[in-house]
Amino acid sequence: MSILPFRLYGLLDCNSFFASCEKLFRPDLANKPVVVLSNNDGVVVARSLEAKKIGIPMGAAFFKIKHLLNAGKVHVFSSNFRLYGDISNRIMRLLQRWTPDIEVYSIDEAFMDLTGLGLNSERRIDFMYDITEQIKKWTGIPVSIGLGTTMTLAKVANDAAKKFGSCCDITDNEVREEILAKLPVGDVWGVGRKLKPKFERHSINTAADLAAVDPLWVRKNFSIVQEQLVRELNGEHCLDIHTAPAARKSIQVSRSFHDAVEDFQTLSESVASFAAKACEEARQDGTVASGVYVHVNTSRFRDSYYSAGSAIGFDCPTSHTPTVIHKALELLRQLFQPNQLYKRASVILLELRDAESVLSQGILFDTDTTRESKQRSRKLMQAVDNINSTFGKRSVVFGSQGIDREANAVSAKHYCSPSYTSSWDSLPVAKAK
DNA sequence: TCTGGGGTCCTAGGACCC
DNA sequence: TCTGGGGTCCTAGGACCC
Repeated sequence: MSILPFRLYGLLDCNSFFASCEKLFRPDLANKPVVVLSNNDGVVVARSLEAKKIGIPMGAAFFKIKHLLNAGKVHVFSSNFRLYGDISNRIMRLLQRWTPDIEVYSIDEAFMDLTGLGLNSERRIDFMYDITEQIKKWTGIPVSIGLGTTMTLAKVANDAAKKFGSCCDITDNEVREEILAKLPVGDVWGVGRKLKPKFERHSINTAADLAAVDPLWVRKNFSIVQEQLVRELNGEHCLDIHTAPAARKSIQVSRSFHDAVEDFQTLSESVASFAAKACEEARQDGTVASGVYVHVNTSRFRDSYYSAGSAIGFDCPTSHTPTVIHKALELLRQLFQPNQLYKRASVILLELRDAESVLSQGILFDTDTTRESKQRSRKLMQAVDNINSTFGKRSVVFGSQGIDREANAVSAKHYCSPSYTSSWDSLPVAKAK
């Protein structure tokens, strides 16, 4: 039995992030209810504090709250991921002023490993307030910080911080137990909608109940993941932050269609476009895929639900758009059933690997002709990427993607804010009188 | 009428081999 | 002929996260 070293983790989380971003350039909306909708103006994905207070639930279908918009009771935005990504990058860069050991966990969250900073309890408080105040001052985004001796406990602390202010330190055992006793088991990081009732059947209703069970019993009846969760809640360190972002293993591009699609031609243009976008991302990452998976489905909310997907491998790993489109459409032809109203399609590039190492392995076996043709393909893709990054998305497309200039014709985005921070045409204008 | 998008990890079960 | 254990690899499905 080894004595585990004392560790300290922090979790920074931006409050109502997407809604806060939208408020940044709209001072008139301060203290007003604001919600942000999902990609297709489908459901609510972010709510300002004021929107939460008037009872708009997370994930609410837009059509159910549209009356509030019409009555002027809430301000609605379509999602503007370029803006959110840009603001997120600024915040994450700033955070590294306090510690380089951060893991950007999501667009609005970052873990910090503070073990080496040797912060006593007084300095921990100063540390948290310093960060929240400075980030608010420099970016305008309100953030919360939680501190704990494991990542899971930092997450718990952050949850408490949001409820009781902006900062919370549960390093102290007594504080930790008090907070855990108040936290419903379903709100613990790693307990989702299926595990919650399963725990509750065993009278595990709070985080404190969960912390009190035998980890080995949990492993036997649940899995190793939940065993680690129990240990982490007790301050036993199982999870570590990853300061370098892990390479993606797959790239998924999928969309719901605003109006259902029935004909093969339209559906195939979408699938080709999704494949092209996925390939572009892979090339940006410097990766190649070993195969592609295509999925289509009709509306879940109708009786005749049809859902089908299939995968196919490539002869050699690639991110070459025409090759991937060709394979993806081959799959789509197998999956497509006439007289169905398709609501959604997705394309996933599978088993991504580093392009350079695949290239150096393959080159040994290539003939001169295949080597030349591969080089030509790469140059073509580079040219396509350059044109599209210089002149805007879809400046050049492949024939199978369709020539419809509005790639979003099938999706709705009626309430989008300008790209204030990423487009010269959309720079906010300030006037002095 | 209108219901998001993009990821990861673990497990169970089957195929196959020795 | 039948029987058995143990290992690996793959896939589908299920769970979670934001």
